[in-house]
Amino acid sequence: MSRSQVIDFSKIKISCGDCNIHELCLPRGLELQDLEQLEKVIKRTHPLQTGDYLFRAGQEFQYIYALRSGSIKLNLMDEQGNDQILGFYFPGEILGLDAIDKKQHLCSAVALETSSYCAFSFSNLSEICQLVPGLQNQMLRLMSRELTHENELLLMIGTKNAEERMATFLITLSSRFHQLGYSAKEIKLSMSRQEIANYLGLTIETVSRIMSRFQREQLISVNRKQVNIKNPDVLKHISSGSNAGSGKVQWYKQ
Amino acid sequence: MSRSQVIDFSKIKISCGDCNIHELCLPRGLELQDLEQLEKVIKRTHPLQTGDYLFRAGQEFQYIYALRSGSIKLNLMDEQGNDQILGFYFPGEILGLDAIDKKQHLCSAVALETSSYCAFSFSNLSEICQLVPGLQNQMLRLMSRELTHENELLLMIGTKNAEERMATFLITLSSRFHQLGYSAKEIKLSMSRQEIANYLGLTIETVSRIMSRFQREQLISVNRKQVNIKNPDVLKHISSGSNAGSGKVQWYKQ
DNA sequence: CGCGTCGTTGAAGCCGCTCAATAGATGTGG
DNA sequence: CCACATCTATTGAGCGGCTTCAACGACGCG
Repeated sequence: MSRSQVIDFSKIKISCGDCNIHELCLPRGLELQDLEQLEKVIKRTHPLQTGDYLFRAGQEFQYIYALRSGSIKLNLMDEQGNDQILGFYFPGEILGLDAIDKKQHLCSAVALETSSYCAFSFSNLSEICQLVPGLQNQMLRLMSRELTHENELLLMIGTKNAEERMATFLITLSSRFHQLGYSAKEIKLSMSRQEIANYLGLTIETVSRIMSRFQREQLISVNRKQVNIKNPDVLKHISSGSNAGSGKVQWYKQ
Repeated sequence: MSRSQVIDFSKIKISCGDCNIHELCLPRGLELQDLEQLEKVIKRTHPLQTGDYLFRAGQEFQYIYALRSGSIKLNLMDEQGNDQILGFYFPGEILGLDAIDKKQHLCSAVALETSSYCAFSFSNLSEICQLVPGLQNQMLRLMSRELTHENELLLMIGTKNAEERMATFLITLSSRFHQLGYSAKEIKLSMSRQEIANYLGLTIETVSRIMSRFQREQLISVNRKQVNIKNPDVLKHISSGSNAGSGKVQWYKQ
């Protein structure tokens, strides 16, 4: 029992029941005795610092990760070095599910700020799923939700213009923050303009210009990474594409 | 035992073991006795005709579908009627997995030609997963693969230009056909130009122009929906983006 | 044959990218 | 504490790839 400044994370008692994001996370809906099963396979870890990798593309797949605090970006790179950010992750969300098939991570996950997480051994998890129907269903639901998110991202990038994407991004972020118990109006971005641009399939200049325009039009106020949503209704209107009668792309309506 | 011309599909004995796409499909890797479990929950059906819906957005989620023959497009529509094709599906591939979370289909699946399929009751399937570890793992793998496909699509649309997308589309199609035992060189497209364009985030005119250009450059020969790959190597080269030294977008390389 | 659908091709315009310069923030060392 | 370097973000000017608009051709079907 030393008073060492270094916390020994392997000694910390892990309990999903006490976790404040319990209702958002993997154990959602599990019974108490099932929870204990789950807690047995959690690996203790140090928190990540900004820029640290949760996992890298190419690494062997071993764990599924539940984010407890902070934020993480997931990105995919091809042989030419083209890099695409696939999503930003916040507390309660699960990372690593796409590696199940190839037993190897194809994406990389990088901390955007100091972030803590739980790691679940996948092989153990999949054994427990065999015993706990609720957990199996939760796993399937989580993967299904992941699919839904990507579907919506594809729909956005395929059909919306730059202004609509930017508005959608802000509104979605606001709503996710709200669900986590933070303010829906005052948002602290943990990602850079470059990362926003990449995620939305735009350039950093376009993102910057549109944010400036939104500010001129009193929809938001921006100060570096601090964004205040001043007119969510108009933003939602823009994000839905309803305001464009002119240059709007009329993609393939049947 | 009538000689009725109408086949009664409910009487047909279903056996995954005899199915010719058995090794590509849901039962892949299952033991014989486990297969029997699986076969019990297959719903018998009539084949779909071109334009028929396998399922529609909004419908209650009840079945997971395995395509046996033909091809199907999956698309997602937003409130404004913007429509995005998320993927084209061929024999052995599974549809409907993204509906698990919301217990409701968010996408629609439409037959591009006469297509037959198997329908598995999801609630029964998920019970069997509890008993058959191999099936549970196969389900997870399938969803993971689906995620991987969407990731790659996002990477393509986010980083590649029109020519590269078109080349990637043709090469990918060729490879999938080859895996199914068809010719990798002579491809019969079941989707329209409009559907290709939508899928790739382009317009029909751009798709048409690029296919004409590819034909002029002797990379393919096109006759309506019949496409012959004449120079796969150069196509692969284009699809990887290696040929562009000029106007190539240099997205956010770190 | 007339009609509708689908696909091709041309010309022109626009949205978002590229290039470039500047400002602001952060960090470092003397 | 300030000069300097570095990195991120902003803003402007110009260009280009893809879209838009339009006309035409090819094919299938009644």
